[in-house]
Amino acid sequence: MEKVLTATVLPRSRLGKRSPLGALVCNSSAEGLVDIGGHGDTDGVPVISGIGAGVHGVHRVKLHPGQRVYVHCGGQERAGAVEQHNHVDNEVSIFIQQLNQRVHRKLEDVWLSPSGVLAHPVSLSIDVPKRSVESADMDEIMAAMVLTSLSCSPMIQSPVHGEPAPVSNGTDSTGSEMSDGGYWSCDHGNSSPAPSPPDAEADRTPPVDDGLDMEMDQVLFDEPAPRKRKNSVKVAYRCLWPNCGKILTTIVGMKRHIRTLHLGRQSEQERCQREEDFYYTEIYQDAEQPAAPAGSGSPSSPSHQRSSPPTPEPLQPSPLSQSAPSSIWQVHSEHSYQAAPFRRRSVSVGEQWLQSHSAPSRPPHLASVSPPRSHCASRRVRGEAKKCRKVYGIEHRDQWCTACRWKKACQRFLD
DNA sequence: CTTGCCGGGCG
DNA sequence: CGCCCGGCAAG
Repeated sequence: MEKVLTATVLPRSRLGKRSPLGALVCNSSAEGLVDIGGHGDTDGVPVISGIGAGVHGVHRVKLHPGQRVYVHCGGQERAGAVEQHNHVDNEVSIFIQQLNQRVHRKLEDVWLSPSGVLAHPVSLSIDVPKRSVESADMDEIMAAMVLTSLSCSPMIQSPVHGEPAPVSNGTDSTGSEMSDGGYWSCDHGNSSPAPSPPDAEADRTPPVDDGLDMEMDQVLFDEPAPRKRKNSVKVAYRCLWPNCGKILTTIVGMKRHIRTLHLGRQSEQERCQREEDFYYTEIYQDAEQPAAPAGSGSPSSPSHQRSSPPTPEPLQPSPLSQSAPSSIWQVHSEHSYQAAPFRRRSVSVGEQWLQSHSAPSRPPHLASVSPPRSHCASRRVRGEAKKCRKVYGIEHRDQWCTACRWKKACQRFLD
């Protein structure tokens, strides 16, 4: 197997371990799913959040498009959904589902809760269970919050923060809370919302949907498939060192791999501890995927990775060696070692060593006829004495005794 | 987490 | 057989 080395081209800046994607998603969705804080209002009119808004008659409030309200229509009280609230003349356009028609009412004639004395039609009782509107609204808010947090990456759990910027591109303030339209789904799809939100929604809803769909699929179709990743997915770690791409199953192994193979020769003061962290990434393998089926000679399927490096520019295309096992791996979090493995390292030093060690690439070799021998109890007791590794440090590996270098029982510092 | 080293692969 | 390293287990 040929090892192509591109050791001279080395990336510079180190980025964080995780992709900023989540943060972006969160940012874009944090605004407007539900208007708890009353932000987004353009002229100081308080926004109804549903909390404590159960009184009849609505004054000096702002109604969300999609918000459920009650009006008298045809001699009866009807539940409807706000389509527009023009609070300049305080008129509210309301779509009444029952009548399939739209009505306009003065704000004063709009109720946030049913008056209660009238017998509700069946459909209404379905829509509005026997709870106070407050609690219903609270539930909705909670639901919205859940949605919000769902659409956010796990990274940030920040509360919906106020957004000083004027909302809604240009149109009147009515459009400002449009993003609610998606959420107040209890009311049919009402008239198309203002221009901006659909875009925003298109941006932020897919992740949510995907998540839900996935869960649904799992619930509905998967065999007793455990939902926990732990059960269905194997975790492994992939070395991000240029031309390495080694995949190991344990952090320990990976760290050591990086330390001994890649960081080992760096001058000691310059190498900061824990730097290994930046050179591997966590990946998952579907348990369903048969790992390297025996007999299939081809190490074909290139590791299947989902996320791309956070850095936009095309980082050196150096094909990470395909020493990866022939199973499907998915990168979970991304480090960008590309950033800077060699911040202060003089590039020329130790490169041959790097070369000679990169891309070990072992064939799968599955023969493994031998059963996993029960670990013979004769494992040597851990010695108390300091061993070469401790004494000389990784930096001076060349001073270790051979056994230590070979990871065998130390011969120099016997117990 | 770090460390020591067994088991096993490779040339 | 020399060399190397993944993974395990102890600490």
